[in-house]
Amino acid sequence: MAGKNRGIIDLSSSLTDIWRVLSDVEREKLRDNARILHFKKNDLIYTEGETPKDLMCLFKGKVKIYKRGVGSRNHIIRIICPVHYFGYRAYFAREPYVSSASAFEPCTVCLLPMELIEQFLRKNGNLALFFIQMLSVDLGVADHRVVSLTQKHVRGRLAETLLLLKESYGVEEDGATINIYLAREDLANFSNMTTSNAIRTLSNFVNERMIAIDGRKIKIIDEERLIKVSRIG
Amino acid sequence: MAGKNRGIIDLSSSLTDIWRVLSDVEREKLRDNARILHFKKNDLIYTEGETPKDLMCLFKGKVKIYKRGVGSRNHIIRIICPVHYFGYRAYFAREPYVSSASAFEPCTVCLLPMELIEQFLRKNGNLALFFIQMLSVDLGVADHRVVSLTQKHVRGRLAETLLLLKESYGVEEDGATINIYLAREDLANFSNMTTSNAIRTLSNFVNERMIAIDGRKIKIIDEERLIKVSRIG
DNA sequence: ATATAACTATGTTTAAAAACACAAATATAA
DNA sequence: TTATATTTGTGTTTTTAAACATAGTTATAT
Repeated sequence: MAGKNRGIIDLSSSLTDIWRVLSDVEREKLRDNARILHFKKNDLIYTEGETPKDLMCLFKGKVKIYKRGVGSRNHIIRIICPVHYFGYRAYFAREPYVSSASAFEPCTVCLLPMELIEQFLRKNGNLALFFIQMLSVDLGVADHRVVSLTQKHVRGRLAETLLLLKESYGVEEDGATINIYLAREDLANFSNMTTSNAIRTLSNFVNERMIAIDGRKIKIIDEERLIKVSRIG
Repeated sequence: MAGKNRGIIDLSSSLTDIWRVLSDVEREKLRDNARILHFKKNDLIYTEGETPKDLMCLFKGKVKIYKRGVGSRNHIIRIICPVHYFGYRAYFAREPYVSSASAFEPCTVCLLPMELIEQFLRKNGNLALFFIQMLSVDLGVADHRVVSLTQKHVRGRLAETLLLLKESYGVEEDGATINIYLAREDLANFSNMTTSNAIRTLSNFVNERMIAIDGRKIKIIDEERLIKVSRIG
């Protein structure tokens, strides 16, 4: 499931967001308690029902956070890319995990004990604000997604997802190809539709010259129109 | 839009959650800066695009938080009842409001300047944890709702909403009538369906003897079955 | 290298929910 | 009170997307 490692990675440069608000003592303590894990493609990082123990920071790779829904139909809540934190919400809510996380690609994850983090942020207002801000942004995104995913039609939902992926992962050197390669099924689970509909709608977008596809590579050709399709729903 | 008032209400007994984690100095300062506002039924408390300035605590009445969606179709994100806090997420995310709040019933709201709250929680770990925990719980709820509202069918969605309302607002002396009276339209906007479908499905539930309705009063008769309907979607 | 599994693609059918239309009941305001 | 607006209720039609079916393609593993 995962390999182990320590000390090779420079935490101060990888955990920048947290590192810069910590005192020297806190940094020392954190360094002593940090673990680095490696996950292979499709490895499960945590799953629904487990007890959250660590704050996770993704150093390398891509991670999907998803929930099992009706009839074991999965819904992807969000996708994490480096360097971002995940896995802490359930701990703070004093709940078991209600979602699962798995590696899209080979991943390097840094685990920091939540007990330690909580202990720090009780004394460290900047660290507290850091989490408050992350949670606040994520809650805003979640509220937005509910409306998009429930009210927009298939075309609007898929268009929004493509734009969101472009925004989150950026584009390759050509300035147009989205920097993440998802299976059609993942695209569907992220956009609240069946795989067939994702495939079909993607084909339509190609025919309408809004995008071009080459396997799992998606190139956005006419962003204006895609934005319009996303907006009108 | 709203009346003003001060000092008549005992903040210490109304703001309990926050009050108990504050120092005497903080309490004093907060008391000096707290404002009490009264809202009439259907009054707007804040709206999308405005700049968040205050933490709001609902002392009396009921408030709905909602977003304008596709084709000005509203989606109710959550409903607030006393004594709960709202209006702080956008401030922490450094965004304008992306939702609106309005009074379902005549409301009494206590406004506390967010600047002051932020200043406090930077020093006060317990206060910070209080917000972190609220945000974490709300984010969990939001993630759950996305899946329910997108994957469950109309019957399952409405059943879930009824159960949720019962859980949040409790029941009247008869032990079965839900303690909040919503228009069918609000019920629909909270359950992601059209008003017609809310009305129709409600009628079906009545015919199936799961609930009884008397105007806007909803009495849950067979909770077991309602739970089952909610679960199977 | 070949077999097997997983993914992509597309056409057809079926089911769900929205849209529409209208009537009745209730609430609100002049 | 009466007039007007809003809300509730129900039937019908249309649209949307899911479900199903099947084939071609690409990965993966042995």
